[in-house]
Amino acid sequence: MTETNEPNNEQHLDFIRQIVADDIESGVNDGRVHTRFPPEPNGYLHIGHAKSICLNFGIAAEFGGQCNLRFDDTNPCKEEQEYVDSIIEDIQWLGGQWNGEPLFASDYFQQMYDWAVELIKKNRAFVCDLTADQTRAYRGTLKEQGKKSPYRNRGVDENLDLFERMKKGEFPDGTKTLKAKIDMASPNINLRDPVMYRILHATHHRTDDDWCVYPMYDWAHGLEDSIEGITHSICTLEFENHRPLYDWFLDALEIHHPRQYEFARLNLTYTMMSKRKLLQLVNNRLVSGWDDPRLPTLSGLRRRGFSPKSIRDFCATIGVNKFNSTVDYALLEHCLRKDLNATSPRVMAVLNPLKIIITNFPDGQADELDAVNNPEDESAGTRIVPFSKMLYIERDDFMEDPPRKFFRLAPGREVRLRYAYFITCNEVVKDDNGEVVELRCTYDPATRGGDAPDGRRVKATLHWVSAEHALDAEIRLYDHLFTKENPDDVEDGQDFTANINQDSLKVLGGCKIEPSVKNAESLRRFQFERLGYFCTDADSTPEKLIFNKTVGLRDTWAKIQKQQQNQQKQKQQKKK
RNA sequence: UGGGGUAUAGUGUAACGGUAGCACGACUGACUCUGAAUCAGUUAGUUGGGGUUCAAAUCCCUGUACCCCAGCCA
Repeated sequence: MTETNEPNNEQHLDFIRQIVADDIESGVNDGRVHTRFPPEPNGYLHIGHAKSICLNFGIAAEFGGQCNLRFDDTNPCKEEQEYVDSIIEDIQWLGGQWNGEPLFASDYFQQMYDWAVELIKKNRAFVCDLTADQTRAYRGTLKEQGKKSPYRNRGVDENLDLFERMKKGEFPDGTKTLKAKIDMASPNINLRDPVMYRILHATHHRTDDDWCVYPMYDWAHGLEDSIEGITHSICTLEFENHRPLYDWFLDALEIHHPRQYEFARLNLTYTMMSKRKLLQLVNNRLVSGWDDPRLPTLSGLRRRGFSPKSIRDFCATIGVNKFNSTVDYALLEHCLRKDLNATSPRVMAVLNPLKIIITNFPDGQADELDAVNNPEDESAGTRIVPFSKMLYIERDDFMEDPPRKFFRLAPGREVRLRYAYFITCNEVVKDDNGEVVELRCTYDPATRGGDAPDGRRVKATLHWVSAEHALDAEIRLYDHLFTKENPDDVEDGQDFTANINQDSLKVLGGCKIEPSVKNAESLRRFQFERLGYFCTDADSTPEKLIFNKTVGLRDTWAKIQKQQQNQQKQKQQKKK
């Protein structure tokens, strides 16, 4: 978890790491560091969780401590085993190494119950018969204090009896709760006699029907941390208001008292991180599933072709703070490209094939050329790519009437085919519609390998494949799932789905790829030269190759094209 | 006058009373068998107003803006 950002004395520590470092120095917890990552298994992990994972596992690794993986499974209505499994898989993929086995809050239900009984005996908790609506009314508002429940002064014995019968399932859902007896006049609403247990006749994914009462987050979470000997309990900003309650319970029980610290959750442009909304996208089939490559879920990013290292690097780069911010998606892409550039084998693939005939190349013959696998990594070696009379190049790499600054192929122009030969376009063949269907070119045999012995130069190098040898493939191109930087920026009456980008997925058939990728396993990453980074999709097979575009290469020509288009528009507007 | 938080280039972050720096983005240029990568450069900032100090992003006072809280969710 630390490989991308080894902390050292020179390096800046974020405010949480600073606290940890200070605690170690002053001997708090005997210098012990123990964090935890506590997901609720009610959805898939996303890149926002990655920030928390990198923080919690990272701190443990950097300071010689431990980090627990603990499922906060206190609400049986929303939680499922499928989510537990996916969360474990995603953390492992990211590189998080937890202490021992995965832990479950549900394993502590008995201990929590016993502690609740203890609070009742201390007259600091009571069974309340108010309904949910009544409880809300009694709670007061942000500006007005609440009223005490009429059940607040029940005797200890009666409370003990009722609580036990709640547990046994004698009362219907919603008829009774166990509440902490704190302060109905507190300006912090969380302290106005908060509910500790609710009655839920629900089947839990691990404890089955053992329990009819389930602990609330505020009651449960500190206890879980305490039981596990957590030292630093790190959570997101919205729990700041809950910290006094976290502390109140642990103080009341006089048990090990971890300290809670809050940091700002991650926001990313063009992305939506709410679990509820992600669930909505999945359930309403607006995406193909939790692992849709357009989603910010870890499973989606994995399928898209992201490397774990790039995500870790991203998390280290964005830092940790207490104020809300929205990170530019371009920064994520930068971290992605940085890693993929260093590690991805290069390969040639043509997305929109345009046929070329090398008129002076002998019929029925093939040449074999050496190509470098990764110029950033000499140890990656070389491979052979076949060349023959009929080739495909990218349609975008030819223009019959090229504008200024276009230095790819055009009639009469000479370019290089990467690792192969210089070719010159002599003839443009069109169909009845005037569409270019074929180019007839000549090659210079003296330029084999890509260099001209006479020292002459070309302005462009194109990728290509041999028609006879190329593999067919389906290629899926992705764009942002949302058209707006902030998907929640909508007109009145609309929700975020109004901002879904209808062009976020384009499926290209009939793409052509060099034969070396034939047996590429699932999720294998490549750079398609001059195009971008791609990986084999989970559904790809040697019989039907499918690639996902992870991210494009930076594209200066595309920028120039845009500028030229804008200039033309401006000229036209001036004429009008 | 409910409470709790937070404000540094377009974006994300450093500077812990002593030269406001880094990264991303954008823009130049060099190099190039990927219009990639790499390299060099340009651009642009302390929420407003007072105060303390030789010196303030940092300390004090006072405005402003934004975020969170009224689930028997987490």
